[in-house]
Amino acid sequence: MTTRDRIISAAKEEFYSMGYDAARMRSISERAEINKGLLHYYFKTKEALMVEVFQETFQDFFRSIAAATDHDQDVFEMVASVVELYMEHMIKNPSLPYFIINEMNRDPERHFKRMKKAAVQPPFAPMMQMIEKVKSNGGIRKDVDPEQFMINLISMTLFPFIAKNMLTYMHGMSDKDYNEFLKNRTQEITHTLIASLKA
Amino acid sequence: MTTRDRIISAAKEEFYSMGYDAARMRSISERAEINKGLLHYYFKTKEALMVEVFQETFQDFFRSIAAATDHDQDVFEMVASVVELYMEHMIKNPSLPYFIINEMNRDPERHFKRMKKAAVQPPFAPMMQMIEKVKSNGGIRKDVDPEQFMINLISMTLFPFIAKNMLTYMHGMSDKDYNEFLKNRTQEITHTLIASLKA
DNA sequence: GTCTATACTCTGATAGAC
DNA sequence: GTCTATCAGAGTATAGAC
Repeated sequence: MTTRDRIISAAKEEFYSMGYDAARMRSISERAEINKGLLHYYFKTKEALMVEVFQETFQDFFRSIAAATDHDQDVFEMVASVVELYMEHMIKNPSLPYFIINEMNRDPERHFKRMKKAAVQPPFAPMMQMIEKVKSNGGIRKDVDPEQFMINLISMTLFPFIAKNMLTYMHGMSDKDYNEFLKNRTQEITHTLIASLKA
Repeated sequence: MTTRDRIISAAKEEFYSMGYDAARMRSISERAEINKGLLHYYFKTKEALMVEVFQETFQDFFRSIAAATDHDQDVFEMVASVVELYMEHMIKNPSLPYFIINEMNRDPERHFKRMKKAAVQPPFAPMMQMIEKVKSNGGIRKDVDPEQFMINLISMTLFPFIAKNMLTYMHGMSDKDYNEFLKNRTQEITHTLIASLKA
């Protein structure tokens, strides 16, 4: 593992858990077990380091999600596999949604430009195209809006991770309760989405 | 309007739009049209000011939402009025969900304690009790989980406001598109939730 | 209560030796 | 490439006059 790799890895830990503003270059250098001087040698500014971390994170996310729609399946199976893969990825990386949304809110312009340049595209198109196709076939409700549907999907999937603290407080959940809740979540979301397609 | 009121009001603007870490005491004092010294005379620390702002915000939110469940209606009507009131409140205060979640993530312990002390309770109970009741009456699916249902509701309602920047990028929306999307959102969420209760 | 001036601390970034 | 030492700026908080 090169020094640069160790820095990126340390920066991910720090940025994911603290957010950009609360993250400290000092803390990142300690995590990477180097000194601040060397950190600035590799990345001239904190912002430059974040840009790198953000881009890597986002690309990994999109890549790992893409597999959900790359094989033959009907619309209901596709919904199930997209939700399942999203949930799996989030359970493995629970701080991801909050991190991404935070960054997008902090500096939308910068990240938009970078992502466009790298042609980073969200893997939503296959799901939405499938909805359109089946709609015209009469397989689902005639007035389904693919965009609203897609946003329902990601809302229900990501929100419990973004708002973990709020949810556990409001519903008086223990950590065990929360994990149990997550375990049932895939099934719940899939069911809700499919019901909304049918009637 | 007293000086204290002007400070609170200015602090809300600043904290809502910037978040705690990026908010500046200097900027708050300018918004309130006083100087920094006086600001610290009223609120000894930035943290103390935030505690006050957070508590007021949360209580206003809960109070304004409570009206959705305080009159006679069947379960489907109740779902519709809860979603409608939530959406109205969010459209009026679009930065609210992001602000609350940010704070909850920044310092859960502190806010939990404060809210418990003030007996701030989320207005979820009536909705969830209604679900339980109708479930035993056979009016809806037997295996609906009220907690999952409630979280579906707030996920779909709050997420578009938390993730506005992400959504507009991913779906290539203009501001006009986004507003159009929001206008249809109440109907969409209500439909989805009711479909999930029935089948 | 309100203001001006200032102390103190933290942090990102740089300079320069090895 | 890696380290030590240091700067410059920003930001919260305080002291003290009015």
